[in-house]
Amino acid sequence: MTARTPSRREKLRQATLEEIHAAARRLLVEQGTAAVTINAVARQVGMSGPALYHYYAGHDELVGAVTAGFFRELAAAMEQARDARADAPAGERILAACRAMRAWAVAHPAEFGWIFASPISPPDRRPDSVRHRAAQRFEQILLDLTAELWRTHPFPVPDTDAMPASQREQLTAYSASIDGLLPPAAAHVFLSCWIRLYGLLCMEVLHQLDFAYTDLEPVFEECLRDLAHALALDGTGRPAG
Amino acid sequence: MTARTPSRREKLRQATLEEIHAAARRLLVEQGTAAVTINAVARQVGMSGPALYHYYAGHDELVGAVTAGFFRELAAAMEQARDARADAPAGERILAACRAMRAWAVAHPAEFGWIFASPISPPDRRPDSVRHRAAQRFEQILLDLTAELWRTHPFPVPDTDAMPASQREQLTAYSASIDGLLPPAAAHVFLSCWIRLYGLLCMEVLHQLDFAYTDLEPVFEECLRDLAHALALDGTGRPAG
DNA sequence: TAAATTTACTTAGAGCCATTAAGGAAACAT
DNA sequence: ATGTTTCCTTAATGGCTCTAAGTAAATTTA
Repeated sequence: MTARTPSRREKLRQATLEEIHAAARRLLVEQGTAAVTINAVARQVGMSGPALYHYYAGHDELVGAVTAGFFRELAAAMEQARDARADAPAGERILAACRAMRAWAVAHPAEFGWIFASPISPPDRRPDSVRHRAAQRFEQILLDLTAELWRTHPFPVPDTDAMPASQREQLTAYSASIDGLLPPAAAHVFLSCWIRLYGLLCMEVLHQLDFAYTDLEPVFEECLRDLAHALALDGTGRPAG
Repeated sequence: MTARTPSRREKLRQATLEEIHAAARRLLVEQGTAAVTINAVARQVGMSGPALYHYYAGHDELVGAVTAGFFRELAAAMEQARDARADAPAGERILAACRAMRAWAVAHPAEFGWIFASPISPPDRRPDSVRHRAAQRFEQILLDLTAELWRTHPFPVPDTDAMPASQREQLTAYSASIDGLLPPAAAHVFLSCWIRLYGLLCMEVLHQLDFAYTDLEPVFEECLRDLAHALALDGTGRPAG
């Protein structure tokens, strides 16, 4: 870390950055995605227009930074729920983190929707972008917990030999990309859980289920029960089909 | 139907509307969501700017109409797959329709993504909007097939008495809203399947799974196997937990 | 401490967009 | 043949992104 003296200038700059983020968020929450424009944000913080380019190279970068902030806040909420029961078994902390995830999403629907709905622009796909790194920390939380569970109370896994070769290869590559934290077969279970959990929240927040459900809390709890079963959190350790 | 004489004028208008849709779609596919502007579309069809307001009241309405077209095309693809095996059992037609759904999504990622990503603007939530009606026809396909399956080969359903009251009430309301096509307990099974299917496609198209999977076809087939099990398409008719 | 540089802004402006207004010319109905 | 409807035009307003050019203050350097 090179942060020796947070000089007066840097502190001011940091404060302005926070003000910018707060203004962008306020606009998002109060007036929707389209209202988060460079001009509108600048107006909110009391500077006019192009001044904002001294903080972000353009609209995309501003959006990416704000999104990264949301990811960090969401991750922090999940970490806090996880650490509140630091000595509980991994399975319990997984469920706590999942519930914290939905709680944050429900409490901050505009922000959570923004995370999805904002089409990930090409520059944000670079693995070193601010957005990408914040998203990864978020994704890592459940991955780490699942890996801990795998080490302490291994859950049943499917037979990768029965899978199509393409899938087996993808799982192997993914397992390698997470430094073998989970072997391919266990990674498959983790990804299945992730897809169901994240997919459900995605649909809830994007209002794709309004036609049937107004309150998805019981559906989410059902989903968690399925996950608990897949991860053998109920103690039964039968092998999976 | 009041369409007596499709007068010369009306035919021209219809042709222009199709040209507009094609231009909007081309812009979407080739340059992304943001490129579908009134001005750009008008330029593509050779008229300039405000002329397009004779066809659509504004940008939102144009977007809604184009989206409705996508829904119709998707629904048609699913209906075609369903009717290609008109005499097969309902379960088989369900799987065929689901595969057609993903096939269309994979073949037309920009269009399928547009269906989700475009935040449903308030006017489009009115149950009589063009978009809403097209979306409903799409959603109805699997609902109808599931209802047919329910009548001919009823699948196991959960006990609604074991659910939270809120969920039971929502399911009852939904069951009523579909004219009792499925009773609440069966509606629960249908919705669970819908959530898993649609959620998976949603995540795939929004690139939320790129970090692990590049080809989701095997994952989708896994999902279908789960659905087949939930709908007892494999013949086993055990009651559900 | 004085000069040079960096930083944080400003206004001006080009080029895009959505949308409204006003008007003209062709097609259609009577 | 006349009046109306339809389809399109240009003009104009005001918002947006972003670049350019310039100013004043803070900071660094000599």
